[in-house]
Amino acid sequence: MSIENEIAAPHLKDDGQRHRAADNVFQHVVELIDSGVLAEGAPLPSEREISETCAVSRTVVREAVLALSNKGLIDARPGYRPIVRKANYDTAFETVDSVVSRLLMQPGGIRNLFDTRIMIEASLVRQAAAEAGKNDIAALQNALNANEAAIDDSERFYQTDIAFHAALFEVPQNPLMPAIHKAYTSWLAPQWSRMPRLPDRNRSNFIAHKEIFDAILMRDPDRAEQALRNHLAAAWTQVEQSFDES
Amino acid sequence: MSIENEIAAPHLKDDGQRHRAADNVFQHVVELIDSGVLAEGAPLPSEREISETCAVSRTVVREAVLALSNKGLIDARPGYRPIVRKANYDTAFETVDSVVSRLLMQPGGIRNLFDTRIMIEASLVRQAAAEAGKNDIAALQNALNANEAAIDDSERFYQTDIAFHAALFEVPQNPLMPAIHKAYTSWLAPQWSRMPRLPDRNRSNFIAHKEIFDAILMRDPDRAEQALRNHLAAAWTQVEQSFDES
DNA sequence: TGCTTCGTTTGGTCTGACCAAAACAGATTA
DNA sequence: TAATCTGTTTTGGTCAGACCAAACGAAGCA
Repeated sequence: MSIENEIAAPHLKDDGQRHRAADNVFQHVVELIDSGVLAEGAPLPSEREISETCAVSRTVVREAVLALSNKGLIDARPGYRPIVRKANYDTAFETVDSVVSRLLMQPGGIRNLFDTRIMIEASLVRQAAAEAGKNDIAALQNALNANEAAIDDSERFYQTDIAFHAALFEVPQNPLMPAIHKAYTSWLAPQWSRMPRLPDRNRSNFIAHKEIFDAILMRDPDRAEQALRNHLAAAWTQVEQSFDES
Repeated sequence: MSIENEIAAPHLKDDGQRHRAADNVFQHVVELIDSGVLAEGAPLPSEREISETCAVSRTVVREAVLALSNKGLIDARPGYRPIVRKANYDTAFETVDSVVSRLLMQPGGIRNLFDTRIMIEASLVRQAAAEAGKNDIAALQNALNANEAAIDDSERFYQTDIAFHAALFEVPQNPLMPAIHKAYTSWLAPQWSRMPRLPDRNRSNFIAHKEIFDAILMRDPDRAEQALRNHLAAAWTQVEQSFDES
């Protein structure tokens, strides 16, 4: 109870940067995670314990834990012990969720997001048309079949629709892409859900999917891109209509 | 001092969801911002004041403020009054910064991110080639000129290089795109900065820029995309080399 | 073995206090 | 009058100790 007190010594204003004590605790926990002392899924030490080992008050520990939670490094459901969370690409998008939803509120926000999606997915289908392997084709075929089988069940159609696009995002075998797709669907879902589900719309959407797939099969990037753009443009029109109605 | 106490009443376990008191304060401040009571750039009420109006302790207010800060809704430099921050697309990317940097550490992380950039920018130059307006062309031409003029000044070349790509991201007139570009450059900058700056590399990079620009000028999407891909692939090779050396 | 029970741990909140830095207002000076 | 210095007040950052309710865990019971 003599050595470790240096840490708590509050008299020195650290060189250039402002360091709140919470930042140190934050860093400390991060290092625990990086060094493997705290494995993925493991619960953090209790707040009281951390406050002891870091020689700070529990207030500070709470701040650090909250920051950890907000940054998606740990999973802190209220009432439960915080759990160390593996840093994957999905969590990155989840942490921006609240900001994004605010951005989508402002005029044109949804359109802007949707446009980037068109952009990415256009590039995606081009690439798929150029270099999709057998497995990719098979996955797309399966997704397409499931989509066709669900034409009369709007709820299932919605799911298989998403799954078809998801299959596209799998083609580059880049773990970022599925995360991006997930983010798009979750952010744009509120707009989709207000659309009426009509079987003939399902049919036309399925046809659009099929055109994309066929173009990929024929290794025709231009046609694939065009089909994709038509498809998404049509989807946007439907969303806009449901906006006008409300 | 009688009515508002209902809020503080801690006896009822709210229906389904867990609500920490901090969430209420969080929400309260968010509404203050949305309703315009707190304009952009305005300082928040003091913690003590908020704790009074919300009938909670300062502890809770601090937690809420910290959460606001972590989500990028306010700008809370330590020691200063928190400032309401306009929700723009840049802040969205900034809030993921710490998570992303951790993701980039893991094997292949940088490559995966870089690949998505190639994807987006490929789509970008295609679009530019297809529908860039006079202003876009002029902006690109200016950026290209500045780039050429800086060939012998590696530091300035680096800046104009970024500026050229930035001009590309401006073409769609989608406010998300410049933010995306900014995020890419800031995340990939650490890799770039370790590269040796050689004038002949500058020259070849400039030539690559010129090829992209010329293809756009000739409204040739395929050539533009190919030039862009070659350019970025070469850039990646350079990065890889500097990796091997270290 | 499976389930209930009851003390313990732990997160969430509150109170009240202290310090140093920032903001402010007033006096002083150029 | 404008700029500067100075002292007071406000405010954020931190601490200590306390209470509650829910989660946890182990002992006890069926």
